Amino acid sequence: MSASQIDAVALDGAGPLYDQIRRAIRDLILNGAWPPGTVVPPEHALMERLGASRMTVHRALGQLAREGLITRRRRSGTIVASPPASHAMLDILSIPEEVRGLGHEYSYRILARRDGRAQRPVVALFELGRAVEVVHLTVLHFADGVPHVLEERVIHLATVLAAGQEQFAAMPPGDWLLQNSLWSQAEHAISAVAAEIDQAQLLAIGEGEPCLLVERRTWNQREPVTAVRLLYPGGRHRFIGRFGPYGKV
Amino acid sequence: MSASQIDAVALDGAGPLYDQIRRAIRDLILNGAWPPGTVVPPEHALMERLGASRMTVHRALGQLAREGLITRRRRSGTIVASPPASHAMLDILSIPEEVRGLGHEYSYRILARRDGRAQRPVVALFELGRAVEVVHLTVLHFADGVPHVLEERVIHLATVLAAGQEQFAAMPPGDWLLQNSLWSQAEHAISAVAAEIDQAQLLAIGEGEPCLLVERRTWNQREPVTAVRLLYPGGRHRFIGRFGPYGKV
DNA sequence: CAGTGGTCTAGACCACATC
DNA sequence: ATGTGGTCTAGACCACTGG
Repeated sequence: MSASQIDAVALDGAGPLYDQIRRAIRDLILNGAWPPGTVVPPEHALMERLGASRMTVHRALGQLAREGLITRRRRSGTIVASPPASHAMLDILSIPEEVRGLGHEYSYRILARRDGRAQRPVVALFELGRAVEVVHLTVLHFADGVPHVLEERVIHLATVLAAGQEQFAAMPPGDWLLQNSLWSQAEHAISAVAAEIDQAQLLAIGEGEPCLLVERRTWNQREPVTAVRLLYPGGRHRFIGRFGPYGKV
Repeated sequence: MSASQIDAVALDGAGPLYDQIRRAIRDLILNGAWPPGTVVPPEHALMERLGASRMTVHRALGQLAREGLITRRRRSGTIVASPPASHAMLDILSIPEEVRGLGHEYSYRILARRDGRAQRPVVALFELGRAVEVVHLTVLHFADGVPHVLEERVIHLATVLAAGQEQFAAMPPGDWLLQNSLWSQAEHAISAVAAEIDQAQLLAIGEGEPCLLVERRTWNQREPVTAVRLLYPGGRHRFIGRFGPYGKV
């Protein structure tokens, strides 16, 4: 906790005080100004800085903790949390974890890589804007040596500059992005499609067999980060989620 | 608000006071003791009844409001909310609404109904227990007269007694259940399958065409309520959800 | 106008984990 | 032992809205 860190907390005067505090700190985290592990000022320091009572500061921090942006422990204080690796319903964010969680050995192979301006089909597919600089990857993931899922990914270079130099030799691009980029929003779509001939060959299934197609696009503060299409051979895969009528359970 | 209603709020002495209050009221709602529309006692009444400060009562009620179980308005007070008709990701709870939302005219037809003890395949399929009394329905839903989704549903009679007398003439069973049963938990699974010959005929697609299979099972307080398999012709359907790394946005 | 919830304060006590 | 967060109280003022 440096002086500059607590000075960075600035209110905007809009809405309830506790919510101004919450948003101020949330923005510092999402902007990357307070990366994971950063020590958040203790409640009494924020009280002084902001002229708020402790209950009000506590309410703001408690909400951020419930949202998972920070973790709080007595005595040791509050730190910015690492974004959770997986989430709820469909967040197969890490394919290696998914495969190992199923009890299989994981491996992957980069089938193709093309850097440069996005081609027309990619632009349409991912709605990332016309002719922006991207890294375009095709990756095949294996479970016990058997094709598990076919990944086609576009990484927006302006947002994730380091991707241009990365070879993705140590880990597949999805995992690398988790460690080397920030995201604040994602959109998923799931559909069922028939495997096209080239996809079927790669996945070692028959042409036309049903596959689950998971498309995910992520942004950080309006800036596109990456878009990915994951093609899972049908039948072998299910996505499961549990809910209550009023929300997650 | 009758006296019996406020007397029904009982704490269990476990954990923080605000959480005891929250759980006490939540349970009354989920049990059906306080059905949707019930007037929840105002904060000052709960203060007196429970011997808690207003801030503590307010914290409990505020949390229930954020969870969507109650709605609160100044002056007019707090009432038990109606369970939301749709939810987050995959909750196509109402197929009529889904179809109309897409701009099509909705219709449906009950293809088959079989009441009585669950047959073996149904028992295995829905894991509802062996040889329990159920209503077993097959329903085809149409959008503009075109087959939209094929529904196979089992309703657990012990939990939803009225289903035995219901003809589902006014609305399909999913919508009827929303109005005539309570549920506290649901589980979804999504997968891609090839249409079998009889399914393909009903849906007016080719045999083997990819379909999105959505399976949902719901319970109320551990008791099974219903289980359903929805088969959507592939390609034509996508399920979309938006998230942030720390939760829904 | 009066009753309701929404917010905020000042202060207190406690639980917990590290020092 | 001390600093941190977790809870709770008593009281206050305000905003909204139905009678």
